Amino acid sequence: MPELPEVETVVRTLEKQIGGCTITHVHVRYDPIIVGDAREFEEQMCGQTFRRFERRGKYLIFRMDDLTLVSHLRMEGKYYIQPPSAEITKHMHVIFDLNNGMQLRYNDTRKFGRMEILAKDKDFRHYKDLGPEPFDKAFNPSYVHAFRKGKRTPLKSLLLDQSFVAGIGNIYADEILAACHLRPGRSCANITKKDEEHIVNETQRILKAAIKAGGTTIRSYTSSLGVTGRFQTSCTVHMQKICARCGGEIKVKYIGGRSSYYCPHCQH
DNA sequence: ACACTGACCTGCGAGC
DNA sequence: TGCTCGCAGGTCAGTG
Repeated sequence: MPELPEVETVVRTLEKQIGGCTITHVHVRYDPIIVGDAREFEEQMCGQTFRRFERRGKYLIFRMDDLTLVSHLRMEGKYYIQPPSAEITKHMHVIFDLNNGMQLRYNDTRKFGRMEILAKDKDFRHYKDLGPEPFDKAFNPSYVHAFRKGKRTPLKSLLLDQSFVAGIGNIYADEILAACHLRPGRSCANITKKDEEHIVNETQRILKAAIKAGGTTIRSYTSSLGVTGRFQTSCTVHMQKICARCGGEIKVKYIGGRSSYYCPHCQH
């Protein structure tokens, strides 16, 4: 499932592949993907050119001539660039015809993803109560301290809270906490100043490494597959059985409505 | 204000 | 073999 590093990779790949392309026709095949009226969406997107590509948290942002298109891939959303002759499968919900003869196709098995048209100059700094970007200087140890003040929520839930920091999902939350030697179920009320520093540093280090790896993986894809949000990461705890550090058994616990993987020996 | 739960979806694997 | 059931996950509305 795409988290910040995957979304970043998708944005950069699409920028290279369809930057400057103009949409000549749009067909929405499953209306609920579109926030607002799907027919109006088709009409408004027609004739628009992909000008700039941005990301905010897990949201993809396409700056067009007269509007901004925001897209969230949720769990399984993927963009493909294919010729019109390629088979349209049952999970391809939005088809954009491009002026270079190709089609941009939005594929989403679970139909969870969403697309929305917003104003051309929409400011995303305060979009949907999203917290700071992990690489922004606003995400620092004293911010972590101020945010967690008065809260007793588990650290896992804190990292998944998009208003705390934008872009972290279930996989990276587990990986960040493993790197910090902190258990996912531990209350955010009783961590130290050192822990706050670790959370910031490890979040940035792990996401940076993942973006680098994501880029590498995407480049190895054949062009016919287009762009996907999928990428193989070398997880130390998530979905693992044995801890890479101590060789002990990895435990799975349901925390904050998510399955959370951790090493009871290395994380306290 | 905070914390937790269920709904949205479909595919897949486990268990019977 | 074929069925049912639970799980996976990001976000948001709803509830306590």
